[in-house]
Amino acid sequence: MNEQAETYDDWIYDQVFGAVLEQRLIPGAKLKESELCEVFGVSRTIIRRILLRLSLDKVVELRPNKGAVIATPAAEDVRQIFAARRLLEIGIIDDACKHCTAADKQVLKDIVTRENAAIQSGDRSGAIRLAGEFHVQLTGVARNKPIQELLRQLVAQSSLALALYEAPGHLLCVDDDHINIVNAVAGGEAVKCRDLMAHHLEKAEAEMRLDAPQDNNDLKSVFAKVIEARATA
Amino acid sequence: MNEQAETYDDWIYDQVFGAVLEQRLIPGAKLKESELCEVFGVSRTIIRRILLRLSLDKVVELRPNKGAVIATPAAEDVRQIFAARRLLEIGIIDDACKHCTAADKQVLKDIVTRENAAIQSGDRSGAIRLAGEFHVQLTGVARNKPIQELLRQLVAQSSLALALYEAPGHLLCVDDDHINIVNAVAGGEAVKCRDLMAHHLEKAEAEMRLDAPQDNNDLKSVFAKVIEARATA
DNA sequence: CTCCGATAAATTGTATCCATTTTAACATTA
DNA sequence: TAATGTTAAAATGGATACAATTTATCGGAG
Repeated sequence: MNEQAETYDDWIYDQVFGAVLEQRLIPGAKLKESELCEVFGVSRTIIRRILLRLSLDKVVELRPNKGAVIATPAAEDVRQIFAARRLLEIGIIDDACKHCTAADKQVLKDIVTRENAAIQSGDRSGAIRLAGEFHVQLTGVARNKPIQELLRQLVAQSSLALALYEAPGHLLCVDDDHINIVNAVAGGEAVKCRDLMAHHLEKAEAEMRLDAPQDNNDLKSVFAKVIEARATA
Repeated sequence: MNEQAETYDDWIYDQVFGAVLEQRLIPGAKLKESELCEVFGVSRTIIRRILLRLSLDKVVELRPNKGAVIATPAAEDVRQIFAARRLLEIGIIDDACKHCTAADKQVLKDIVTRENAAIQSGDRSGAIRLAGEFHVQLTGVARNKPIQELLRQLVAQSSLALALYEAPGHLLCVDDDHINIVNAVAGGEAVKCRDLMAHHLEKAEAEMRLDAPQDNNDLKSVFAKVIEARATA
């Protein structure tokens, strides 16, 4: 995403955050402090600081006295995440069209190119990450840091949502949405661009099953229906 | 804002955050760790965690090795803050109209009542705080946590912006904007409400002087013009 | 007397230590 | 052998100790 030289602290943060984006860390995964200490060769002080930052991103959940796990957004959370994304990503398009430079266009096109390459080479992690990077970078064109920062978080949360609720049998397939959006933004076609984005986001949310309780680990909800049925019998 | 019983950790956070909202802590104010430790009777571990949270809210700035200060948003930051607020606060109005309950309406009306009381009793801190609380609470009616959380941060940043850039001689005066907005939301008049909100936010931003470099502490910009004049003479 | 540098105090950054809580292992018993 | 209570191991939460950096103080040179 923003891979310039920062402090080591930030670098570790990026590694964990990136692993979430690539779904190498999936919801429920335990983040044991001592293990992270070993992996990155720092003390728990540093790791705990990073876990706190990730928890404020709603990407990890800090359970008091029970350690940190990758967050498991509920279906309602996911609806709100996507509602927020629609609000932001459609809302910034006017400004994006206004501010889009040739350099911006090139960066976006490069991302789309790499994204399609990843899809065709079967690199699911790379494809997911680049798709997310596209949305964040596009939002950046509007030159509004608070909005871009929130979108950065929402994209990561979307990655978790996808891991939890993605409809089975969904395949990676190249479509032209992203490239069409780039061209519309660079061409200043705000109306068309908003329309493209709206449909694109709707499509993404529609690929998920937010009705069925996907809580695999919550025994209560897993067995709620049978218990209910037995009680009424 | 959300003053229910939480952990002591969160309570301290709320105290500092609240002091910013009330402009009892103004931009540039130093937050010495040891002092905060004494005030709240905890170790630096706790205080540093809180300072990190506040820095992610962009309410304090963490200067490496040089301590924490209340943030000083630049003029461009303030423009982005208000652009973001327009996007969010106008954007959520449809949903707010849809979800607004009688209880919501009552809470909002109470805030406005208290706000006007504060204004008339000359309680500037209280008035600023309640004005902010109004916007956050109104956003909450739309039932979108990520959006509300960002607005919470933006409102605090606006408080800092106001402290820095408010046009001199500006007085607290009761106006009907907030109560009109409540009525429009509760009445489901989305179009009217968006209009009211748009004007309200424009008015707020217009009360600030974002052109003049208000950087009192940045000697370079304070003396930039005279130096320039001398150089060309 | 002012300016400059050296030294001391204070402040921040990180690692480590201890207390508390949770989790796992084990043994006892019905 | 399954269940349960006990004990040991491990992990988290918080405070403290130590190192590195900054800031303040003081003394001398010009």
